[in-house]
Amino acid sequence: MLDPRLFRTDLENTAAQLMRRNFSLDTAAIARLEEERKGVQVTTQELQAKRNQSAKVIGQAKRNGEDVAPLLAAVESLGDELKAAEARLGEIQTELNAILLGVPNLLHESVPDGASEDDNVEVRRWGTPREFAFEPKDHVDLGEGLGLLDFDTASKIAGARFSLMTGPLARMHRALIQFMLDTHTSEHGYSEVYAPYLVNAESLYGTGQLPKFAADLFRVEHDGRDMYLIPTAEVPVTNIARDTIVEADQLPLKFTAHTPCFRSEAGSHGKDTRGMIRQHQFEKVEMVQLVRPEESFAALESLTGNAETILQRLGLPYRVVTLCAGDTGFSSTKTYDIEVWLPGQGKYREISSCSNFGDFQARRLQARWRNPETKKPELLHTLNGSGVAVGRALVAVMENYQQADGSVQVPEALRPYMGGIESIQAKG
RNA sequence: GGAGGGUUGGCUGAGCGGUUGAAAGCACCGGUCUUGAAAACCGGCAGGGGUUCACGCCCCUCCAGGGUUCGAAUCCCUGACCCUCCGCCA
Repeated sequence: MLDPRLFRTDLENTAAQLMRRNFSLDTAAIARLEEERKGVQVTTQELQAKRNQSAKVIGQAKRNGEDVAPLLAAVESLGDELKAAEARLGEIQTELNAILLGVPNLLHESVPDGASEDDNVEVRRWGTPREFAFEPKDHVDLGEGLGLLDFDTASKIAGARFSLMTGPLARMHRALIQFMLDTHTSEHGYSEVYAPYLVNAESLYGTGQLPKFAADLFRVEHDGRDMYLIPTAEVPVTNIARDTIVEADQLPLKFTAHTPCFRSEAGSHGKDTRGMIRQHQFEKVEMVQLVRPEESFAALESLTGNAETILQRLGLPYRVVTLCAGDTGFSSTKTYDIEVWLPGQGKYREISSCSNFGDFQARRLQARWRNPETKKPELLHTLNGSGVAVGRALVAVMENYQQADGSVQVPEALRPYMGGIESIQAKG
């Protein structure tokens, strides 16, 4: 959520900045509501002050044993007037708040202009895509050829957009998770978190998935209340800081968590219908940082670097792109996507997304820190990034490490997690 | 699932329906003292909002939402969460 003060003091400039995202702010409506809010709020507060005064006087009189009947008569109509004013003020505030909740974050000045992913700007590349002496297969052919990946059975069990892995392939999937968690905790200074996979609506408002993106979520009813399967670990982990004030010496807070992620939107676009690139359920290792405001852009660089380390250790070629204005997520001020090379598709595909949210999430979350200079609680800055998407990492390993006979070599970094085996061979 | 108890400021914890936005303690900040530190003593210290050039003044907030009342942290209703005991359970 943006600072509501922007609506009061810097409306036109805010609207202009939002146009970079192609988001048009109804400044006329907001100005009108703000104007009315001001008047009604002043009236309301005057009535409240009057009520407090009268109550005090009456209390005093009563204690002195005086007759309070005339005093009571004098305030008779006050209650109704006040109630009406409070009700109207509430309506206006609800309306303004609804608008505010739908407004995306302001972009950092370094974010390039552009409308779609075609306008994203490449920042750097790492590694060189391998030359194949044979026609490289994609992960579906490889996995099914090995007899370890089975989409038909998955769809029997659950439906489209789910996958079933068995044997050493399932183990490699698990190995990737362990490898990533170990790297982030022992080398990058993150503390490991195990968090709920079902969350309440408040948490989703906090990180910005609600109210705007309800359709992307799996909703579960429990005891007559709605709960949601997390679409990313960002939700439970960032919400650790909701409604808290962190002492300055505790910062930065760096968390990493492995969780499954559930997304109902996957599949509705007809994209990536083949394979496990886009699934309703997938695993992710996530990094979350809560930092002092002045440090958040430096933190974005290091967090992105932490994700890159994973790909480097796995020997997977990738590139980093800065998302353009039109492609940057709702809550983000700036996002880097890391795209891994997939020989089966002959292109780079997103495997991690690292964002700085500034104070946008923190304001919704009321996640604050005590600034020693001002002695006041101030909003934190929040960041997160995938470190990295596990299913896609598995796809990348399979495709990049495939052999002519359809087997898959195990990257060095994963061997300790796989009982030392060097390759995954066809079953039987 | 059953029966009780609870939710107050950064933390602990008082709080008769009427100067209680809230005692006290801790923590924190400043000062006195000290060569320095500790201790002791003195003082300060919730958050959000409105208005003001500013000093200030005012409003809201004691889990949330309703209600009673001239007046609610305090009474009533509903809900959430936490704790204890019993039952069940991986």
